[in-house]
Amino acid sequence: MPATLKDIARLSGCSFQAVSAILRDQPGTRFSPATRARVLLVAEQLGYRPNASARAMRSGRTGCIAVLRGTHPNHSSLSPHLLGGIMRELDGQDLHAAILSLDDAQLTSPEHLPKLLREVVADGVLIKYDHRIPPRLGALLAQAGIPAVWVNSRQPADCVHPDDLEAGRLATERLIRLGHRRIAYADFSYDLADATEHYSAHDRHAGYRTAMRAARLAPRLLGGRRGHPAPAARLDFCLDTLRGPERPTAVIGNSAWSTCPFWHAALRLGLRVPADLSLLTFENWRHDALGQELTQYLVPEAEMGQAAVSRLLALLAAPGVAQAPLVLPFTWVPGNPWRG
Amino acid sequence: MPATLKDIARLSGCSFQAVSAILRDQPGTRFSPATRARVLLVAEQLGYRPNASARAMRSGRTGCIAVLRGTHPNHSSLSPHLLGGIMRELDGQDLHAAILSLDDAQLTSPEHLPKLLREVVADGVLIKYDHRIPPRLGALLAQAGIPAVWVNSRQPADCVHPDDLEAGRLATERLIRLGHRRIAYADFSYDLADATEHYSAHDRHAGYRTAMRAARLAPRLLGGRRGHPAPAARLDFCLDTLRGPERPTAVIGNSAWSTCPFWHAALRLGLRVPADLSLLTFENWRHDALGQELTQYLVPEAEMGQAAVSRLLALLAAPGVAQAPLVLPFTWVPGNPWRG
DNA sequence: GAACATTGGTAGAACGTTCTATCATGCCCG
DNA sequence: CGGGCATGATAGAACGTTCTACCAATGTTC
Repeated sequence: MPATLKDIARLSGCSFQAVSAILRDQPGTRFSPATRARVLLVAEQLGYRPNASARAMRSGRTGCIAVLRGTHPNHSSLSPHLLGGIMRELDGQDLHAAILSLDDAQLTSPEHLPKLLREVVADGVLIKYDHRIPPRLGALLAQAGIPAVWVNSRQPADCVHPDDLEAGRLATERLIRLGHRRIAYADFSYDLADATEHYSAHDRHAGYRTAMRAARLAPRLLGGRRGHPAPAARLDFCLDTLRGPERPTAVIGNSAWSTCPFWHAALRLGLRVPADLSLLTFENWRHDALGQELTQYLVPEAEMGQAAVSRLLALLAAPGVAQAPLVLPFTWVPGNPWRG
Repeated sequence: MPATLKDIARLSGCSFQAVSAILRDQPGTRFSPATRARVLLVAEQLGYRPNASARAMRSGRTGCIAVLRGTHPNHSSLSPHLLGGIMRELDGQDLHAAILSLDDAQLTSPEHLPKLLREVVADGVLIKYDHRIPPRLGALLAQAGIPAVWVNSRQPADCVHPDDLEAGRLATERLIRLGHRRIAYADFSYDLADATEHYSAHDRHAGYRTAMRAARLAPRLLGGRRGHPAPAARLDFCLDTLRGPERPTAVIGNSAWSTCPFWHAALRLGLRVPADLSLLTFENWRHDALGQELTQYLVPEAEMGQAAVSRLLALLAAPGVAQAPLVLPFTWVPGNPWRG
C-alpha cells in the first residue's frame, strides 16, 4: 500500500497536516528545522508520493491535460513528434497528458464533449485539428469554461499552427534564386479517401503562387482538387509531365505522397535529381527512407506540441485571456546534394 | 460548476447516497420507479458526470492506464496506429489512457518509476519496449504490485509482440514459391545512431534464413550489423549489388529504410519492379507514398495496442495471473502488380 | 507585570464519491 | 395484536488531500 501523509505523521510524531505543509513547503507556515528534517527523512524512506486523485479532488487542479484526437487513422492522428513535443513541455511542469479518442460521431456532434472532458478530469484540452470538427466546438468549450488550445488550426485565438503560407513562398523563392523558371506545384492528396481541402494544402499552394507571381513566372498546378490522376495513373501522369517539352525543372510537392511519384518517374527517365529535376516536399516528419535527394520542408510538429502546451498553461494561469495565434516556421532539410 | 450528487439529491428530494446508488444502479438496493425516474431526469438535465477524482479516491480504481514511452524520437515512440489500437480497446470500457514520457535517465535507472506511476494514479501500465529499458523494471513493477503488459517485447509473460520470425519465413517462402532462387535479405538499420540489435530485426532475419535453408538455398545478408554501408554510400552499394552477375532477383528489407535504396537503384538501372526485381519490406505502417510496387509486411501495430490493453484488463481483473505471450501475425500488403 | 507578538505547531472541515449499517413504514400471518 | 419481513429509503464513515482557524508556549515591549 502506498504511504500516506498519516503514515509519515505517525512515524515522525506530528500531525498529518504539518507533514502536508512541510512537504509542499507551504509559504506562511513555520516549522522547526528539526521537525522539517524528520518529516523529510521519513517521507523519503517510505517513498511517499502524493495521491493524485485526492490532491485533484481537493484543489480542483488535476495536473492533467486532455489531448483530443479523432479515431480516423488518416486524419488527425497524433504523430510521435507532436506527442513528443507535448510531453517535453509537460514533463517540466509535473503534469501529464490523457489522450482522448473521439469517434466520428463524437467529432461531428460534440455536444457531449464538455461532459466527457469533465469526466476525464482535466484542467484543459489540446485539440488536434480535424476538418470534421465543427466550429461550434470552440463555443461549447468556452461556454463550459474549459480552456482549450487548438493545434494546427486557424482559430481566431488560442491556436498554434505551422506557417504554411510562408513555407510555400520560401520554398518557391529558393528555387527561383537557384535559377529555376519552370516550377510546378504538385498535390495528389485528393485521391485519399475523404480528402477535403485542408488549411495547409491551401496555404502552401497560395504561398507558391504568390512567389511565382512576384517573380513574374507562371504558376502551374499538377493535380490539385480538380484534375488529380487516379492512384493507378499517377506514375504515368508524372512520366508524361516530365517528358513534355515544357517539363518543369523543379517540382514542389504538397507531401511525399505527391512528390515521390515524380521522383520515381525521374529515376525511370534517367533524369538526375536534383541536377535535372529539383524536388522539394513538405512533410510532417523527416522521411529518411525517402532518400537524401529530396529536399524536405518539415512541419514543426514537436514545436507545435510544445508551444500548444505552453499556451494552454498560460491560459490556465490567466483564464479568459485569449492569446493571438502562434505561427511556427517550417524546418528546411536540404537534400544531398543541394545546389545552392 | 459541474453538478454533483448533492445537487441532484436536492432537486429530486432524496439523499445523495440514493442518487449515487440509482445512477450506478447498484445491485441489492431497491428504489421506487418514481424516485428512480425523478433522479435520472434531474441527472440528465444537469448534465451530471461523476467526478473521476472522487470516484478514484474512494474506489482505488482510476479508470486510467499509463502508457510508457521513451523520449528518444527514433526509438519507442508511440505510433498513431499503436495509439489508435490502444484507444479503440479502452473506449469500449469507459477507460482512458495517460501517456507518460520517460527521459533517458528514467528509462535507464527505473528505480523511481513505481513511485512515479503511483502519482499518475493509474490502474496499470503498458510499456512500449525500448532496448534501453533494463530488464529489472519488470521485477520492480511486480514488487510494487503494478500490473504491466509489455508491447513489442519478448518478456516471459504478459507481453504482446509481432511474429517477426514467422513473417520472415513466410515472406521468403512466398518468394521461393514464385520461383526466386537468389533472394537476399537487406538490413541497413545499423547506420542509425544508437542502433542496437532489436528482437524484430533478429527474428525476421532468422525466419528468412530458416526458409532459405529449408529450400536448400544460400542465404545472403546485405548490410547487417557488420558490413552495412555508410549512409552516403548506400545507393552505390545497392547499384553494385544489382549490377553484379549474381544479382538477387528478390530483396527482403528489414524496413523501408533498407529496401528503398534497392528500389531506387533498380529504377536507375532500368530494372522493372517487380518483374526484374521483387521487393518486399517489413514496415511499421503502410507507406502509401512509397509507391505501389513494393510489397509490404505490416507490423500489426493497431492489433498490438488493442491486444495489450485487453491483456492488461484481464490482468487487472485477475491480479497475479500471468498470461503467456501473445504473438500477432503481420499483414501482407501485396505490391501492384504482384506476380503470384 | 500585563498586553502583545512570534514561534511551532494542532484541529476540524471540506472536496465528491462509495460502502456499510440502520431505520421507518406497511403488510402478512398466526 | 405483535413478530417477521419485504420495501424504500437515510445516515455516517471513509478515501487522502488542502485550507482556515485556532492554540499553547515563549519571548518582547512599555
